[in-house]
Amino acid sequence: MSRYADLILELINQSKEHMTAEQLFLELKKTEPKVVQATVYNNLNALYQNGLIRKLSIENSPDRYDKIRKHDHLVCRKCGELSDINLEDLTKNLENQLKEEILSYDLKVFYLCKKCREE
Amino acid sequence: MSRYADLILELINQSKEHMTAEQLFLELKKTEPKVVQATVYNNLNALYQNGLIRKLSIENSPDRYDKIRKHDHLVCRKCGELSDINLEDLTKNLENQLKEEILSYDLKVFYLCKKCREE
DNA sequence: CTAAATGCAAACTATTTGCAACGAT
DNA sequence: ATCGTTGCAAATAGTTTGCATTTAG
Repeated sequence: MSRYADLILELINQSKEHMTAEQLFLELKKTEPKVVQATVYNNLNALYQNGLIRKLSIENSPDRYDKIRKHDHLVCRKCGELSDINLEDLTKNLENQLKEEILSYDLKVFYLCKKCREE
Repeated sequence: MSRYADLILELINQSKEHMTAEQLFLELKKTEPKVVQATVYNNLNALYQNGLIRKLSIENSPDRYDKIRKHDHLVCRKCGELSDINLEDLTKNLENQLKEEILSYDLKVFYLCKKCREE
């Protein structure tokens, strides 16, 4: 595991946010002023392909990176605000329904956050 | 609803595929040779914002468009093959767990398709 | 000494935007 | 005449790639 990969992984694991490549780049640059975007992207891809981080594709916004530990996401349909939620695990349930072994699943729940509901 | 919006909506509703903007553009061009990509994108956005179609963001591939009727997706983690599945509806369950009203949810189940498992 | 990781710039893909022309009320 | 829709070209955002240089084992 390379120096930057290490730091990036740590940033993702420490953070409560779901950061974009750009945000991670800016964050990393604070302590590593020489780093460039491409390196961040390359490391993110490596981490993703090695199953060390999750990648979240959200409509109309750049990909976000997240820790691997299983949890689900609550997304405001209007402002796009994204937060973590812990719902009961569906793996067994899904496997029963599908009669297939599954690797993982990704559950996004859309709602209107308080702010957007009030407008 | 504009002429093209209409045709695009029909294409999406008729098709069993989950087409990208590019594929829809090519398909539409068969009968409407003058249409350009930007128009397709603009119409897709309008349809999406009016809640007439779904938009699927998949890691490492362009967005795909889908009919609105509720169903879930099975995605091969390796080759990216995407198919529809009908799982039991989780809305009530999720609302109970979250104690929040939800608008919808998006469930992607990752697995290895037969082809990829055999390699 | 060698291989892997990095910096840099350029390329590429997906998508959006500004604007002029067109078409249907 | 007016307003929304289209075609076109250029712009932009996000991401990837090729290659020369640096770094670590």
